[in-house]
Amino acid sequence: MPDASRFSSLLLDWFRQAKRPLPWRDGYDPYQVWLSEVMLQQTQMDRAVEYFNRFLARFPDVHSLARASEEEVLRLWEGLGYYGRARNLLKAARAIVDVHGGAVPSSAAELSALPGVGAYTTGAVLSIAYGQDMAAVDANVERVLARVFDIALSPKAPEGRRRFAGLALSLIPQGQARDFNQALMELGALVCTPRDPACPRCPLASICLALAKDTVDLRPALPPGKPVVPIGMGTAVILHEGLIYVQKRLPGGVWGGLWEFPGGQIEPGEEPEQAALREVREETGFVVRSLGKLAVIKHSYTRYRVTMHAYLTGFPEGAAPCEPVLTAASSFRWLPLAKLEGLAFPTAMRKLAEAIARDPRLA
DNA sequence: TAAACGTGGTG
DNA sequence: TCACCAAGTTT
Repeated sequence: MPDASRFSSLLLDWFRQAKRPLPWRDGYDPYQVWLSEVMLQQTQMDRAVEYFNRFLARFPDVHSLARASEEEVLRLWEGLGYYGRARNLLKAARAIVDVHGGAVPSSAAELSALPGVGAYTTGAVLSIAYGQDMAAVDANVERVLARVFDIALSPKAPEGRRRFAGLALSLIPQGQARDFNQALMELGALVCTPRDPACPRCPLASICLALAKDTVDLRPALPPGKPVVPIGMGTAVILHEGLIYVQKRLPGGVWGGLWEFPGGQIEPGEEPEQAALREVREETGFVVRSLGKLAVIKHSYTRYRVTMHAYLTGFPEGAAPCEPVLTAASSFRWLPLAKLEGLAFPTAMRKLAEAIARDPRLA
């Protein structure tokens, strides 16, 4: 069994020369550390840094964030995905200001009570921002530990979770969790990667059990993948007197709180165009007719592969839109093309908005 | 507890 | 091309 002090000294020596210069790494301001950790959830470093810088420029501290509207936060978050993170971030910022006097909590109980802050983020903020000796076990840490200690247990199973958390905590050198936790994640991201790990230049190669036993590719144990589901969707861009109809999705579920053009899944035996018109009727009560195809947009999210067929639609000659009866949205707007820029859209809808802008029928 | 929740990069 | 994957949390 690799020795804990050997493990940490090899790792920390490596980290001193390999650590990337990240914006929140000068000063480790708790607000910045918290923000970065939420953005990094299931997100790659380069992307998170880009959004972090834009976010921090607009919301330099927790007070400015707490005062923001959800609309604006979602617009800044657009493209980053998992929008529940953005909605929870705003709720948490308001709780930090209203309940904690503007200071990011420094206790596990208070921190993990904030929306969007789970076990990992609690440990990450306490160790990285406040220097407390807490473990922060993410997928990088699981992978590094599974290999160095050649652990066959799945990190996703309850028993595995306990094992990895206990091991991670036991390895922290007194008072050095800030660097140690970051070093472990950095190693997982840069060297001990999921595929083709760079074992020859790994600082832990000399003590890595999986490397010695040639089980590196078997660690960590992965759960079986789930089947990919293809989905066809019909979507309608409703045009009336130069204005375009958009609606705001309900708070929960996919793309909660983001704006969209009405539409939905194509039923068996149905043409995409019929689906678009039917969905408009179901979601708004509007009876519209098609003015022709606008775009076909492919995108994927989680395990779904969506092909979205978008149509330009309008009201029959002489008919005017009534007040919509919303069944899939919390609000709606009629906007000129130029105003779509300011709304938070899911990526597929943003692509459609861009396709509209290029369409000669609207230009 | 397992499923839902986004998106872009990668080999 | 396409399955896999990323500094997870919530319900």
